[in-house]
This record gives sequence, structure tokens and C-alpha cells, in this order.
Amino acid sequence: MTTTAARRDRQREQLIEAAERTIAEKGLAGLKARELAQEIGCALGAIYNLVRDMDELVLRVGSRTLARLDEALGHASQGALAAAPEDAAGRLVAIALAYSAFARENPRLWRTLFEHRMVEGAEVPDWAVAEQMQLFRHIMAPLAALLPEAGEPQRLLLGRTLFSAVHGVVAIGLEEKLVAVPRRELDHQIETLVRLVCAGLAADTTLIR
Amino acid sequence: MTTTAARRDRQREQLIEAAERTIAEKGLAGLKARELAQEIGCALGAIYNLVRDMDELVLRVGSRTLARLDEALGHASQGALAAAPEDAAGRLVAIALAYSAFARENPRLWRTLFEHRMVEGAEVPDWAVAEQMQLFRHIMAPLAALLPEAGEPQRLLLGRTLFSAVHGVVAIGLEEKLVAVPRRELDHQIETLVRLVCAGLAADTTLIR
DNA sequence: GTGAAATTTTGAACGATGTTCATGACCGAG
DNA sequence: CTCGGTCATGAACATCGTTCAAAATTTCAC
Repeated sequence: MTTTAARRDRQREQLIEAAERTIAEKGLAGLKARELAQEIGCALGAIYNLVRDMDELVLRVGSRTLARLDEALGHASQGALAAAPEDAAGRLVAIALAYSAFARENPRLWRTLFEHRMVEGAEVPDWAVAEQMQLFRHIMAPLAALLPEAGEPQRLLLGRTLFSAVHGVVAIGLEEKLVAVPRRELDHQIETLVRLVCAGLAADTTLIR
Repeated sequence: MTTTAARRDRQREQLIEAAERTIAEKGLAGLKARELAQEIGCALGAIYNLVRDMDELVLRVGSRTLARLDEALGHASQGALAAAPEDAAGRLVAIALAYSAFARENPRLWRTLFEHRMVEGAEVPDWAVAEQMQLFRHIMAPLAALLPEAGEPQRLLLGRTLFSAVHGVVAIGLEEKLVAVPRRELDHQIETLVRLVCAGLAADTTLIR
């Protein structure tokens, strides 16, 4: 016997999956409450029993995307560690390239992570913020190997900066949809950026204080 | 005597300025056709005689923002050049910091430059693309001084990468509105990033090929 | 098992919003 | 002055997300 709560949970899952498919296919702007209701076979108003509003739905899709991204970065980091345990810079490059690959392969879902703005006044829930912070741990490990003498706060700051910089290259690189940036070229830009920063770190450690 | 066309041009200017003020105050989401019509004193439908649609209006506001940004970067570059003509890296840092300052001082207008997505299928007009490319010239000059031996294509690629990287740090740094990143900290991250890349370039020119 | 109470589902209705279009005012040339 | 075309007008339309009173369903005590 299926209790009401269990069925609602199942339907909520269906809703989130339908929303994920829709965003992946048509982008965030293509997400319509009425279409979702029809797709999961419920009334329009029922959606608001499964989810507070569309914002929460988008946030939950973002949570799934973030989990997949986290997994991709973890695999890349692990692979690079196995291939060259000493090469911390290479591991950073591998993570950055994995980030780029994920963005390229999931363009609309990835975009949604940043495109989505909360309605005025509403705050991002704590669990969403915590998830985003989790991503940094992949960067922090190689960074600690690269800068054993720097303090943790300095490393955190640098990790954040490095992530943001790579993100910027990917974001602007994938912007112009028509003249799609060739994968090779974008990946080369990213690798160059990360290696330049690492070379800079090796050349002049006083830049990190 | 004011011909009809002249009055329409004047009203179009009013419309763009009103839209600019609105976006600066309330953000892109706060831009409503009906409010604009009331503000410039015309009927709702008249807006569509001044502008094809809201997309074009936002693009025109973006054009003004881009012009002011271009001016700010030019001033910063010029100032740094006068202060230390030899220090190309310092000029890059000055430009990056000016970019950060502009974004911080014009958060909603700056955001609109990137937030805005064309409706499906519509393409960004050529004049808008050309304007964006203009920005790069500020970066290219110091880069040429820094890498006299590199080819122009390599320099262009690196300039684009550097711009994107700094943009990423600013974009993510200004993201969380509540826990506003202190100006000092953000500027320090940016300067660190640019100096690290410059140090990397000096240490290992083979990274740019 | 039954009936009442509580809960959930329903979809019409509401309030916004961008855009269009018949209508009527207005302008300018002859 | 007049008339033909141009332009302004705002009601109407198509979509949205969201709400809510009513209907349907489930729950539960007896």
C-alpha cells in the first residue's frame, strides 16, 4: 500500500527529473509549469504541493547538476593522481579540463547553475551554498601539495581565484553559440592559464602572502 | 520646427536613458514596458515605434555601458602608462582593477551585459559584437610589450584568456550580494591572478606557443 | 463497514508581462 | 483648406507563475 506521502515523494522525483530534461533540452527559459504538469500527469496547481515554487524546482535541478559535476571533477582528479602522483599542477589542469568538458557536454544545465537568480529578497538555502563549497575540495588538495608552506587561508583564497578564473574562460568561451569555440582551442586556453599560474607560483612565491 | 523624425529620435533617446536608469536601480528584471511608457510620457504601443522590441532596448543600454567601461579601462591604462612606462604587467593589473571597480560601481548595468540572453534564434547584431571586441585593445597593447616575440594570434588568444579569467573572478566575487566581498580582498585576488600569469610568462615562455 | 473530518487534487481565475492591431488623431504637401 | 498617408493610442491577446474555493479522495474513529 502506497501511503500518500510516499506517492508525493515519488511524484516530486518525477517532477525534478522532468524539469531536468526540459532544461537540458530547451534551457531555463523553456521551463513552463503547465508543460511539467502535463508531463508528469498532474494538475497545474499540484506542482505547488510538490515544490514551493519554480525557484525551488530550479534549485533542486541545480543540486543534481552540481552532484554530477562533483563526480566528474573527482574522477578527473583521481585519474591524474594515478597517472602522475607527483604532478600537482597536472592534476589542477585535469580538473580544469574536466570542468570545461562538463560545461560543454551539459551546456544548458551548467548555465542554469549561474543564470538563475533568486526572486528579489529570497535567499539561497544553506544546503545549496554548502554544495557549492564542496566543489572546492578537489582544487584544494593539489594546491596543498603545490604550496606546502602557504597558510590555509591563503590557499583557500587562491583556490577560489583559480576556480573563478577557469570558470570565466569557460563561460566566455562557450558564450557565442553560433561560432562554437573548437574544443581543442578552449582546452588549450584553459591549460595555458592553469600552467601559467602554476609557473608563476613556482617562480615567485612572494606573490602569495 | 521639429520634424516628426527628429522628435522620434529624441524620444528614443529618452527611452534608452529611462531604461538605463531603471536597470541601474532595479536590475534587468525590473524593466517593464508599461513603466517605461509612463516615464517617457507615451502610450504603451509607441515604444515599438522607437525600438523593435525589449531585446533591442536592452542591447542599446548595453552599448552605453560598454562605452563607459571602455572609457574607464582607457583611463586606467593611460594612468598606469604615465606612472610607469616600462611596467607592462602593472598596466595589465591597472586595467584589471579598473574592470573590477567598474563592475562594483555599476553592478546591475554590468551584469546586464552578460545576463541578457537573446530570445531563441535571434542573433546579436554585428555592431554589438564589434563593440565587445573593442575592449580587447586595452589588453593587447601591454601584452605586446610583454611578449614582443610571440605572434599576434598567440597574443590575441592570451588576451582573450586573461580577460575571461579576470571577468570570472569579478563575476563570482560579486555573486553573493549579502556577504559582500570586501573591495580590498577582491582587488587583491585580481592583482594576484594577473601577476601570477605575468610571472609565469616571464618564467617559461614555452607555455605560449 | 460507515460516515464524518481532514487532506489533497483540481483547473478556473487572477495579476503580470511583452507584443499586436484596428481605430482615430494628426501632419504635411498641393 | 483638404485629403492621403503616417503615427500614436490603449484595449485586446497570448503567456507566464501563482492562488484558491470547490470537488474528490483518503483517513480514522466507532
